[in-house]
Amino acid sequence: MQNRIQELRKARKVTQQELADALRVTRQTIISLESGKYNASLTLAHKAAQFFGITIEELFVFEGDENL
Amino acid sequence: MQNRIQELRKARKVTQQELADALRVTRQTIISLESGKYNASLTLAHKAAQFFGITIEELFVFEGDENL
DNA sequence: GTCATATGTAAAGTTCACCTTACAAATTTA
DNA sequence: TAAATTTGTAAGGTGAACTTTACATATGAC
Repeated sequence: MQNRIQELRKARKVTQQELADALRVTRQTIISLESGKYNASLTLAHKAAQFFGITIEELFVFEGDENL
Repeated sequence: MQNRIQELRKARKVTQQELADALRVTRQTIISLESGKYNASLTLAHKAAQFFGITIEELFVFEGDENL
């Protein structure tokens, strides 16, 4: 699943560390999310969406529908 | 985090097993979600929201904001 | 060219989302 | 009331989300 975290973070000139602090996770978690290494939990997805002022559906790309 | 899964499932007269099949998880997962034993993953949250024809934000209750 | 800041990578550990199996209890239906 | 369906509970297992620590590289300021 893709997400727009890096795109939105850079647009707002926020560092990975600042975002990590705001979402109360480690910088590693931000890096892994941005690089697509794994998916956010629902809780983290919600916090991130709130941080950027958009909905979860707007922040994450559920394209194609990964369910058969 | 609360959710409206049980409420919506019953309103549609869908069994736990039918919902589990539709979301491609086990009935145990549905039971655990409905009983608040744990939170859905983002992927499962999305599938469930799609199943009920609503958004993730409408299906899950992020009240109070579980982040300090 | 050095210092600070920002980003990336790697490894090992913890927690939890989800699974499998099995059985018990409640509810519906005949 | 017996049978079938639905729901609940319990226990142990796997993988992934997230952590901690450490180091390496890139970028920009001075």
